[in-house]
Amino acid sequence: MNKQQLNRVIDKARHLCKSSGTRLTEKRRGVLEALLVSKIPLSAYEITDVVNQADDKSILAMSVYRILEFLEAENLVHKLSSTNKYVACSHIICGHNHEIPQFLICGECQATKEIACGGCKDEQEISISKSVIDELSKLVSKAGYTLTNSQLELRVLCNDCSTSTAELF
Amino acid sequence: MNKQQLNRVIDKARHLCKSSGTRLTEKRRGVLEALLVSKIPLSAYEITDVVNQADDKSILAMSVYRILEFLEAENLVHKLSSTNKYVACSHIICGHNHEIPQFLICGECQATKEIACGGCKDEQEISISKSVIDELSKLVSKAGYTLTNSQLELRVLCNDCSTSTAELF
DNA sequence: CAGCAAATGATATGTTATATCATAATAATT
DNA sequence: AATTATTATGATATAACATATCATTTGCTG
Repeated sequence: MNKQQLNRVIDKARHLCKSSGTRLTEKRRGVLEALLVSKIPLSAYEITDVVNQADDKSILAMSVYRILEFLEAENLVHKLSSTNKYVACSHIICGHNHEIPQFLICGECQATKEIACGGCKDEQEISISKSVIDELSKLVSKAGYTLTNSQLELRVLCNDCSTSTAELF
Repeated sequence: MNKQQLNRVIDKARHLCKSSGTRLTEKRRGVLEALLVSKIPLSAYEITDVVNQADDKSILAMSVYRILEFLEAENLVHKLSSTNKYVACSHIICGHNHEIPQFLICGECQATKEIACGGCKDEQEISISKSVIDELSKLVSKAGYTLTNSQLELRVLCNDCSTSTAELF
């Protein structure tokens, strides 16, 4: 993500906060930016380090946790519960809703692709996402349960890692 | 699970260990038993407490971690990465394979139902499990990735909790 | 029973996360 | 603009989850 794209996303995030009666403070912007820039999910303490190096200012891990909580509530950040790491939402600009975010996490390089439901212009993403949820919902119902809020975190091999693995043969 | 069933499962576990050239020691049995008896997933430290109370002997949390690692390797226990808790495998007796275990975790009471792939006599379980994996695999492929080892942990409302919630209306 | 391998004890430390009270920054009200 | 209230962050402590390492004990094997 280049500087210009970054600024567009940050601006959008700022507006979303305003709309919900909150503020994207400098510290919050710093945490969000660290995640937007990172190619892989980061732990709260990793974010702390990144922000402290980047800004030449200091932030406490405690504050990072609070800020992550805030950003999650604003749907600007998601937590990956399988790894205890955090990612910036990939759909801040396109205005996805965030009912059931889904993640494809590369087991090799940790690169993580988010697929969210609804609202996005990327038709393929929508169709994948919707059918996954529909299918799972159906199957869970058949087992006699009600699917509530299932964020999916699927362990995959990404294209890059799949290619480099193949090269070994 | 009653005492008799418990003993059958423990015996089976002991044999499985023997088959793989390992031993189900007393400490290991204690940890497995704690999980088999518990209605909900337990953390390593919770297991430590349970074992220490039940056996009137002492076990260290460190040992519990080591034992959990062992029991996982033997497919007698699974870790829920979304909650950092552990459950006994539900399919020790029936000899399921354990390629992609899947869990339905009640968000209310934490009761957790395991659905594993293949080998089980419960036809409904098989069909749910297989179709879930097939569907997910297909969809992930369509997105250009390769599904590797995706243990699914789905947040659901179980029958009991669903009923008691309904009673509020 | 001697020697080896496997299991567990004991201790230290690393990592992830929450609780709480103090202070600073911002917004709202007069 | 000054006062007050609200929100955000600082600072510190502590809890919860997890791994590393070396010592000791237990059980197997010749």
